[in-house]
Amino acid sequence: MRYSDEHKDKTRQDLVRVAARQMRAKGPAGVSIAQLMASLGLTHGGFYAHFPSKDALIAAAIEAMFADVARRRADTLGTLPPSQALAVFIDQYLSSEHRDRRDRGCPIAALIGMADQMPSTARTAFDQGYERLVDLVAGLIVQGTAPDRQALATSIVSEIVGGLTLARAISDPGCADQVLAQTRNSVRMRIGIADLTMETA
Amino acid sequence: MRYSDEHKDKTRQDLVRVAARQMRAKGPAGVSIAQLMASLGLTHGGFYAHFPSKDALIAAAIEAMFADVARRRADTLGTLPPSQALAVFIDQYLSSEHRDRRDRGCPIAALIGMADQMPSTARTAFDQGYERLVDLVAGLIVQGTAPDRQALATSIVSEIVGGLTLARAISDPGCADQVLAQTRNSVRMRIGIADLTMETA
DNA sequence: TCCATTATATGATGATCATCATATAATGGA
DNA sequence: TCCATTATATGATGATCATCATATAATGGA
Repeated sequence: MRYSDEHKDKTRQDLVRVAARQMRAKGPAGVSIAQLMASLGLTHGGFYAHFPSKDALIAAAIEAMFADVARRRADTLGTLPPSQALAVFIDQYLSSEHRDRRDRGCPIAALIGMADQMPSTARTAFDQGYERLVDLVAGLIVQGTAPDRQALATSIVSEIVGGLTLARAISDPGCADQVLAQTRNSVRMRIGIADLTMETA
Repeated sequence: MRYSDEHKDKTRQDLVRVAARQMRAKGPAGVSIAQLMASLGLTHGGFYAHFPSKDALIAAAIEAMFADVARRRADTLGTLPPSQALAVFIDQYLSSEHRDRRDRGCPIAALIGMADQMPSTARTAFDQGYERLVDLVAGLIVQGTAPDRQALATSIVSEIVGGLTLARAISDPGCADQVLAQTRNSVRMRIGIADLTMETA
């Protein structure tokens, strides 16, 4: 059956939006076309009126994930002064909410380990998203020279991505919370916003 | 056809060994029974004489991965004094060789992001492997109190796992090398073995 | 009012997968 | 020497998957 003119556009957008969530939760390979269509109340065959292939959907969904988090970060951090924005960002990134909502969170953390199996358009989006994340952090660091800030930002991104993904992988929630808390603490100290100092190096 | 008595044991060991490699490279879901058997020159049906299910193989393979890296680490680091062992370990973990040989490297880095889809026996092995990695690093840190060392080790494990997996995910090899180098540098400084100081916090 | 267009549905195809029943043939104890 | 045991092979089953050809029926311009 045919629907109104705007309907197809909306369907396509829904497809990308829902795929972006499911792919963060289960990886691109874990999302099947038939299940995705069914989760929108549609049947499998109609998919190919919207995308030439699953790879095209994967690419669109991954671009959408990065656009989505960029928008949400701008909303949350846009008006804050740098050092406060950085503190808020770190705390949100390493929160148990972020750990528990992989489907809505950072695409880099969600897709890490599956990047090599992604179509090349999607990999480009991933690369750019990584650069932007490092630049975001570097731009919020107030001390040091520009190369210092870039180096520290690279290292901090490694640490927060590692900490978050480890906290998701560990099966004991208490242990996972500890990893988040200790990583948060460590990063806070490293960017100079800690209230107590535990580091010994 | 039937083979000699020791043959079955050897086949089972080969199965676990090859599966451990393939699962690190492509994830447990990326390894098919038929392809695995074929890579040993066998056919698919014989698999169930060795394991009751694919999940049982996954569990055995993941335990084998951790045993394997523990053995190799003991070989490499066993005789070195702590601070030197730590330096060697960090450099190896964040080397381009480790990045390029996901199939032989750290199971935590290889499986992160897929842990939630693993059978529970395998998750237990993963949890233990993580604890042992943190303990290894903590045990090689020479300065500070015990809780300090544990906290620093947790943070450093987050950073090296994040740095390695990011370096694998990034498609540009030059950029990936930079991530490794900067993460290496940062960790070296944090454990007090840097030759030059760049950190600003 | 009518019909060409088209958004979605139906159903099929060929591939791949885990799993299982059964066949085969070599071993090694009697 | 012979036969029960058994390591592996063959082939089938039912599920799932991406993809495509074709059908259906509602829209919206003429």
